[in-house]
Amino acid sequence: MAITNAEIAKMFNEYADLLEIKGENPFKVRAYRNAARTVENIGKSLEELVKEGYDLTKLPGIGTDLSLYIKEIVTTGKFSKLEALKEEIPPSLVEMLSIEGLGPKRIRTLYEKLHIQSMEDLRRAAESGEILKLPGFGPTLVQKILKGIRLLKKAGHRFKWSEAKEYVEDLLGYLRQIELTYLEVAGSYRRKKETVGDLDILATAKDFSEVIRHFVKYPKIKEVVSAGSTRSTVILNNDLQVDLRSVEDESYGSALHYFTGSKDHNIAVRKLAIELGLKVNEYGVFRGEERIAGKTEEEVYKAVGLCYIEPELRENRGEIEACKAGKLPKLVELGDIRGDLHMHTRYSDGKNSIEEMAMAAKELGYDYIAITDHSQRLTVAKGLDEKRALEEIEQIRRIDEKIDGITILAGMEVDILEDGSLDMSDKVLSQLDVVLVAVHYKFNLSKEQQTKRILKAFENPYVNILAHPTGRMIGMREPMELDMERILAKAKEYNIHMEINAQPERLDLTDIHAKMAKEMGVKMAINTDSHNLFSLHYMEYGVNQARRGWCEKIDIINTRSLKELKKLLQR
DNA sequence: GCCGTTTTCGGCCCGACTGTTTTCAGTCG
Repeated sequence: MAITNAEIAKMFNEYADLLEIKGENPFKVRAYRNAARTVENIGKSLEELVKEGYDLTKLPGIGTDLSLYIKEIVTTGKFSKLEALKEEIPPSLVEMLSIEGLGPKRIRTLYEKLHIQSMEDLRRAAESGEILKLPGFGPTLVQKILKGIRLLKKAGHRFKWSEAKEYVEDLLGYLRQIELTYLEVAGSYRRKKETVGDLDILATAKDFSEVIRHFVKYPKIKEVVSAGSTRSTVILNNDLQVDLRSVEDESYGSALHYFTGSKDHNIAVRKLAIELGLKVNEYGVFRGEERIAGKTEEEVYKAVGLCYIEPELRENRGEIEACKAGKLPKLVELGDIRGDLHMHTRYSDGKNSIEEMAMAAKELGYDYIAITDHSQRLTVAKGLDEKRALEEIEQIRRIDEKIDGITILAGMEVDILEDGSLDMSDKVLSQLDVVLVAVHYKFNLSKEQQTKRILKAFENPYVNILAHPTGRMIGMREPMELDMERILAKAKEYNIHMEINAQPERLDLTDIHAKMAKEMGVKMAINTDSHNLFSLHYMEYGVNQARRGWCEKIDIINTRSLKELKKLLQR
């Protein structure tokens, strides 16, 4: 049974949680969390690496012990130290960490003094007043715990970046009603992460207490959690948490850097600072008492010997080393995109006509689009059989002739059948300008079978792009199990491109896989997979993901002129 | 538990806010 990196990371994180409740050395706890982070980000399957005999201690944060544990997990599927610790500390306590106000220390106290082991125990002890008798537990905290228990089922919800954007725009509009010097959303939103857990907003103003007073009166607030002199936290009606913070103007850059994160990136930057005898915090870069930088982010980076690093890269995935080596990518931008190579029309499950899609794309300033309706197996989507496919190709050619200012390419999104064969004859494929292939059913094949299925599809000489490669849907469907490295290697060999699907719940390839593709020399296409003309603007989300994956203009085929694109579509 | 041309031992990022205290621990980001 194959074990994924995500599963290994989860074990390390759970182990760290239990260690923390146990009261272990906090640095040991951190070591496990760092290792979990490395495991999540590595891209390559640890199982494969172990099989190849790769020296795991070469990975950051993995030393002799953790490399042995990884080997154990990969070969046995179990982490014996975790199993043992679960015997000692009830794993149900971990769940309580997600209650606001309860951390490892208090949970430990509750367990040791009152033998509380379950949510139900906790609720009973809170209601009976038993908890009140414990030192350090007052009435406010008890109320907070009770509320936390009620909210728990909603906890952990993350908002898609596209959703968060709508709330951000409304809230920023409201905040701008009063005079501000600076206003910017930091956090994972600024890093363009595919989902965001909360919003971190940074603002400066002459009178910040007035900003806080205004902020907590925002009409869409459900609850004001805290309101101090420099920061305030509220929960919106939709359960999105928003933190508003402020600093003096001369600290704006360091505060923006600090609140943008990621945490791992910040820690790495602080370590650099320490090596230089400096201290970095949200107020600036300090040598002793003296502030030597802080007004802008550029200043902060410069003070620690780095160049400016784009927010999308700040995940401690090598950006600091790349910067030192002068090898930071110049990230692709929305304005670089010259066409969209994946969209549907009424021929299959789209809502608009070929002509309507083309006109809308022309409005966006594109040079070309590809119409890529579904093939017949996807009956729910009115997939095309050979006859209708030929009919649509003819239509596309006719409309392309008629419309000036944009080229309409004839394409198709062809299903990859279970055995890896394609759901359309070569006769039709040979007439298309661009052929996308995709998996739409049987997502749960074994890793080996699924990988072979896709590699088999690559054998067909007409295939150009693998659409939404893993099939994942954020919060709804897990990615298929795939040997991405083998797929990318084959794609490179055959001149097949990977899609970065821009649908906000797909964003597939992920950032990590996009970076891996780039490193392996595989090119990508950022496509909206639009089913109506309004979703053509999803391109922004795809570009965000590509930027997080370190992609430059050159890595993305639909930044090319039509002529160059056509060359890249030759097998 | 990890890491290292200042170190194989002794470090490991840093500060705000809250609630419970009477000077601070715990939590959070």
